[in-house]
Amino acid sequence: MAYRAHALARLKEAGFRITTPRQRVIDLLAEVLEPVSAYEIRDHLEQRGARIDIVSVYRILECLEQLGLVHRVLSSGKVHRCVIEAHEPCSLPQTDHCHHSLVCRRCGRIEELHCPDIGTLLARAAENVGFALEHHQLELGGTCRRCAA
Amino acid sequence: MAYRAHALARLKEAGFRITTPRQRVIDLLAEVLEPVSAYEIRDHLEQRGARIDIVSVYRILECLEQLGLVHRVLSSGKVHRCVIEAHEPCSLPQTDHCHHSLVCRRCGRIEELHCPDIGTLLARAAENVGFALEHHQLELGGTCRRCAA
DNA sequence: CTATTATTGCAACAGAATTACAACAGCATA
DNA sequence: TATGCTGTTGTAATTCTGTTGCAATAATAG
Repeated sequence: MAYRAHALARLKEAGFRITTPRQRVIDLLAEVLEPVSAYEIRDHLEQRGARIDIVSVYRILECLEQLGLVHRVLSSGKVHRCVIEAHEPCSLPQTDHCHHSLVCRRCGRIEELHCPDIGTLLARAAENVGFALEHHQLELGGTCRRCAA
Repeated sequence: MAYRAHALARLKEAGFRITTPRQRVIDLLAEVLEPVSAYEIRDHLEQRGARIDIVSVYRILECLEQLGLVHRVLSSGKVHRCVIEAHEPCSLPQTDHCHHSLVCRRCGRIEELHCPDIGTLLARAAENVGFALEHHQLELGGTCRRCAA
């Protein structure tokens, strides 16, 4: 769990204060690892007895995002929910930050597509235009095997 | 504009009724071609003197989505807006349905990445798991050339 | 330990999307 | 062409997400 230390250091060097709510959000993100919405973060924390206002969650996430400690993940299907993913230090494998969702437009089911080649292809394409790629999200729409039958 | 006829036929064969609001939405989508939100659809139609309730727009879009006549596009950056894209008959070029956005996490700017290889790579990967790919959306996060300097 | 000020929490608000229900209109039938 | 069934629409109200203004609080420097 180097994430906590990394995040706190980033905060400090950027002139932000190390507050209790911020530490709680950081710890939760580092523990959960999967994308969570602002409201899910608040609920998780309150279940543990740590009250936090939803407004603070939004502001903390915004701050963490600016510092590159967190990034927004597009929620598949239901579009109007904002989800977040912890952004580990660059030493960690890149694949952790990538999501490839297969969304069937008929039954609505979502599966994950495993395709490591995509990462390298995208990294190269992005590099060509001077873009330093850190993560990517991919949503594939179509018809799944079951519904096609 | 084969889309209108195609859409109406799909509706009919699925047992849906051909109503005035549905035709208006279909015509608008076929004309605009780019992703539009439910509220934008309503506003566009009302500007032309055709009053339609926002609730109906949502229901019509849901219906069209089920039939594969429309699909949702993830809005980059601001996540809580729902956008739609017309789904042309399969004869049209696949590239129309694909979006590759480069989102800089520092300055927030969004550019389009042109990379035709991705489509074929994805189609093959999806095919391997029995998924018939119809469209895809890709969001690339990282640091753009300007902010990296 | 104290003072400064960033940060939090509260309250109110704005916008997106959904639900319940009565009125309406498409379509099959006569 | 008229008529009745029922799928659809529109209205109103509600839920959920996200934002803004402001007073109270707490983190950090000195």
